Amino acid sequence: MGGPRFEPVRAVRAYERVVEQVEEAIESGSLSPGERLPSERELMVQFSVSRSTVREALRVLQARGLVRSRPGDPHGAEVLPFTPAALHKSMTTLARVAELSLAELVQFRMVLDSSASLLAARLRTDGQLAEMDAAVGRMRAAADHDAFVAEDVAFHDVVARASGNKLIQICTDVVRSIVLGLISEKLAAAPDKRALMRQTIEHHEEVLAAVRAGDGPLAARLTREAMYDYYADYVPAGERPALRALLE
Amino acid sequence: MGGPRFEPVRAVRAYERVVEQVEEAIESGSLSPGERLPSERELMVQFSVSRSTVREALRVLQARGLVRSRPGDPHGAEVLPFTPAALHKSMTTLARVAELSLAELVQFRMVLDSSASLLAARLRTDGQLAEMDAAVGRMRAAADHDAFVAEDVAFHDVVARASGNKLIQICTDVVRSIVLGLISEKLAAAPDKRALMRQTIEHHEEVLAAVRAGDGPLAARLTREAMYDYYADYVPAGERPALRALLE
DNA sequence: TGCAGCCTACTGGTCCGACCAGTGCACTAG
DNA sequence: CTAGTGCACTGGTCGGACCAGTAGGCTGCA
Repeated sequence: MGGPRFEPVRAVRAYERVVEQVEEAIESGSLSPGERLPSERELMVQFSVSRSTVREALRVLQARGLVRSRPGDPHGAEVLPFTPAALHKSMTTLARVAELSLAELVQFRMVLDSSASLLAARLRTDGQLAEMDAAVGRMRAAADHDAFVAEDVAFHDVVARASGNKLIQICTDVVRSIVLGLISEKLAAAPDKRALMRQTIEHHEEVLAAVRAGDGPLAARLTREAMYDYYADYVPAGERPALRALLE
Repeated sequence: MGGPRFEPVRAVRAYERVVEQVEEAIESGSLSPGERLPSERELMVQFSVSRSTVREALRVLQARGLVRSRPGDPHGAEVLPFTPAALHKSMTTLARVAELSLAELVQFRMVLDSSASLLAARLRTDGQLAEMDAAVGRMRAAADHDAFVAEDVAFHDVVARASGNKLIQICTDVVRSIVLGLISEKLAAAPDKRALMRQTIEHHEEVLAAVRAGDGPLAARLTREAMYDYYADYVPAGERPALRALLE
């Protein structure tokens, strides 16, 4: 405990310093979404580096979802409004490289979505309640299965929004799309879609009623159960107990 | 429904195709962690592109946490074992750009960590239980506050691991470090650290007892309460009700 | 005067060739 | 057999060049 703790002097590469500066400008708000970066040739003057270096920095910024460049655009790279695209990308990579199982993903959804329902039951506005109602209505009227799924997603999205927690909203969105991507082909081949759709609507109506009544714990429990019923068939039998552990 | 749906022909850039191929090789497992990519000069031959293009592709892959290159390394870029570093980076960016509040982050932790406790109570092994016990023991023996926090983290990490869900484990880890980063300076200036530490140890012992007894719901509730007690002071008073909404 | 169409200046994407500091390995000298 | 040295090669950076594409100003026609 004690002496001067020296930081290791990491050899910081030129393009990294460019990335840091631009990133800082964006995150601090001095560069807002929609605004433009100077052109690459202008940037290489401002940073006193070569164009290769500028371009490598821009590639990194682009990979992080902060910036987009179009060929021929005379205004330079565009600062993007925040999107969870980068988060989505790294979580998708995660799912493949870390070998996340469908069970783990579904379990994660059960946790997040049920918490969203819990919070939504307490914090939702009347407008959001109407939106949920409308989504369920559109689910009932959906012409085909794709439209049905789209409205299903819309419902969950309103609930997540009503939770008042942007992180929950973003993560449910990201994980949901990964899960749907994993089982979309199996889902398309499901034997009796009408029955599944009818049951799903019923579940959503129950959740909606609980949210309307302000009963958070009930809404959370119903959400977990609905999700289990919907996805359990696609999860290997050996991993289902882990899911049921969330059902009490 | 309807006629042939043509995909828009996006002008795919050369470096993107390089990224895709390498990414595919890594995610499919034909390129394992620890293995090396060919040198940049070799890659430009294999892909029939210039070195600039190869380098831009490598920058993207590096930003995604899939590879790392060191100057002078005669073996080429190294394929990295999975780390949540990329996820961490994009979530940190998220926290700044999407203006996530401390309240939202803490709320997210309350949700995830309490679910981890819930699952751990049912799924933990005896070895993991012993690890938790050891961590609490080391918390009690911690010489200074830094060591204390480190053991606190270790405890939560074992619990997350015991949940059996890698995604929960990774996300708790990422969000925890973001939260700690946000309040570390305030925490260091806390008036009475000994009292806080004593209370924290007490909370952890209660959670541990519930996990040991296999009482998931209790462990989950205690985890939420402990986290609220620990962080509420740093959250603006106006946002605390949203946190208390999780306490029933 | 108003608008359609062309022109130009500039953009990003890609390529090439060059230099440098650093690394690991093989070879050499002791 | 080991310690030390050189070399071949690496990634990082630079500069210059060409191309296809875009936007906006300009021209010329109606």
